[in-house]
Amino acid sequence: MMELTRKGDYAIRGIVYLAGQPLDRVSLLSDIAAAVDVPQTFLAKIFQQFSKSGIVKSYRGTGGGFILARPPEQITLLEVVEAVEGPITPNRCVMAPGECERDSFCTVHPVWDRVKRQVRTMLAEISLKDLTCG
Amino acid sequence: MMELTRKGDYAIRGIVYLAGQPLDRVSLLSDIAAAVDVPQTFLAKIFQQFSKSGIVKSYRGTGGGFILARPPEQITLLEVVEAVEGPITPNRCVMAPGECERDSFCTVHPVWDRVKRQVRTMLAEISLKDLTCG
DNA sequence: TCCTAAAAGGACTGTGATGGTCCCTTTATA
DNA sequence: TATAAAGGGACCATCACAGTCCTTTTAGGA
Repeated sequence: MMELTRKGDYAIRGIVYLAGQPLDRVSLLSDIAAAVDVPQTFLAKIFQQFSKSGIVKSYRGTGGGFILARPPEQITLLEVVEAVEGPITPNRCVMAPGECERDSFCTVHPVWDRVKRQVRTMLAEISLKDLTCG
Repeated sequence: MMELTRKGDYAIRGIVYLAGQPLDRVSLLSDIAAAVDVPQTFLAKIFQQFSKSGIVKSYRGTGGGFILARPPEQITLLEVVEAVEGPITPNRCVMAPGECERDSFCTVHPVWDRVKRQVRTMLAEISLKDLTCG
């Protein structure tokens, strides 16, 4: 259980690469894809999600490409993961109150809630700066 | 990400129900399935896995059924979840050393390792006794 | 203004995991 | 020996995942 999908894996690779570039340098998708060894068309979808989430800024046309929307120390691993994988929810119960009819008498509920918060906290403590070698 | 499958959910329901029964009482699969509202044929598979993992003991034939293999305070939620879902591995990297070719230079690696250990610890701290109302 | 470079976005597809069902076998009891 | 139960194998439908492909939009440059 709890496995990151390939998409999430690719997403992290791509964004970490971008964070490792000079911050004012606009990177081509094709360059990123080649550098981190991910199919370009697939990575395109991922970066579209980043763009919508406000993690990267994109520029179209000649000389276009991607750039981090904020400095690396202000982007957390949690943000990156949730941008492409959706919210972290160990169990459907945890999602929204009332979503689970067993809600009121489900003793396992609070356990998943703790797990969820702990994991989110751990991921939120890591920034892209921590993940680049420089 | 990190979502428990339906199988894991059912597994927990079933085993918690069993832990809530008198400990010397052999429960029929059909009773358990009805009580926790899970298709009996599916729950059968789950309890077979429990049986192999040594979480429950099974008896065949007339008067047969299932019973916890150990007292509820000695069975952890971690055991139950891993019995049916397999090991908790947030990222393929974390599995075995060398499994990931990016291993040596993957800065994200240690993060997933921490997440994995934290989650396992939290689940290992909860026993079936904690999950039954009595 | 046209051509070209790039991202945006929609539609489509193969594959594998999930969530089951069905049926036969084995084991035990009465 | 009939019956009650779990064990186990085979099968199947659906859906998410992991991509591909093609068209559209946006922007620069000649």
